[in-house]
Amino acid sequence: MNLALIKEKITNCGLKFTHQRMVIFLALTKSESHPSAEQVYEEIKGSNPSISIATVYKTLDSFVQAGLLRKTIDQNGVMRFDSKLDAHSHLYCKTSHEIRDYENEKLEKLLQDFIESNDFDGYEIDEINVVFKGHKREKTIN
Amino acid sequence: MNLALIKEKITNCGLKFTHQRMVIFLALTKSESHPSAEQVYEEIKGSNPSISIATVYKTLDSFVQAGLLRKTIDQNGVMRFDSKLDAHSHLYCKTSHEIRDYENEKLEKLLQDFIESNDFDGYEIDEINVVFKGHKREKTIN
DNA sequence: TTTTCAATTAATAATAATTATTATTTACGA
DNA sequence: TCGTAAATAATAATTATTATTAATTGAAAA
Repeated sequence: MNLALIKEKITNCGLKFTHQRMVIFLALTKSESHPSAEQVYEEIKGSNPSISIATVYKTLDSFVQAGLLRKTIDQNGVMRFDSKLDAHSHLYCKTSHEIRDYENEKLEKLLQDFIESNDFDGYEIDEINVVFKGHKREKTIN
Repeated sequence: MNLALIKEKITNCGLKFTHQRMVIFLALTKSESHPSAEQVYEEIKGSNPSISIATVYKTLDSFVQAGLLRKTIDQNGVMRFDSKLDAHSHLYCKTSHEIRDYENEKLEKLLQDFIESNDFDGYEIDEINVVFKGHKREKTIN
């Protein structure tokens, strides 16, 4: 993702383009591990020492409001941010607390069909969250 | 669920039987809404004014450790407790934050089959979490 | 039944993640 | 370039939860 495209994404949703927003958005798109606000802060503060942790929280939240990011909450109640917007599920490692995307078209289709063909007792479902939880297997040494 | 059975459940997993544990466990089995620790506390403190909120947290946690309850975390990062132990999914109302059980054997079978017949990139999956999120429909007035 | 003692509890302090406040700074249209 | 509303940095406040500790209690042993 190039800088011009990020600028476009930010301005297109009515947000002012700032250096902080650029840096934070970039950190998210580069990360594979669905970082927390704290982790984003740690990632960027080396090259942006004057940035405030409150700005990171605020910016991530405004990106979520604008639909540029998604937010989930992990086992420990910590907010985690996801730059992938299309329907997908997640893998969660109970040991490392790492969250990774799990992309499987068949599964998403299955779930979408399930929502459409079932009744949810007076609920209008607009989102489905699937998390596969477990442990990353140790790599066996041959 | 009668009191003798609750006592048995508590002692069977190596926990001392106390009045506080009885009351807290009872509150959970009676509730349909997957209450938070705070909500359990509010529920029981009328008839148990000397109970401490810390005891509620501690007790709920020891029940989870013992496998008598399950714990999830809601959209707001608040811990919610569930006395239903068999495989089931959840409905979450984004407006009221109510969590309700969603029981559908076909869905659980579908998911179990999916886990068994797919590879999870080095993850050993031992739990699957499905939450259908949306809004409870207003009841239409005729 | 009484004694004993580790487990449990109540009270409260501490912590961690997040949000609110506010004075200052900045992006951007006029 | 200027004016201004929006954004930021610094930090205080909040909220849910956990840790600490002294007092209490359940239940096993005497």
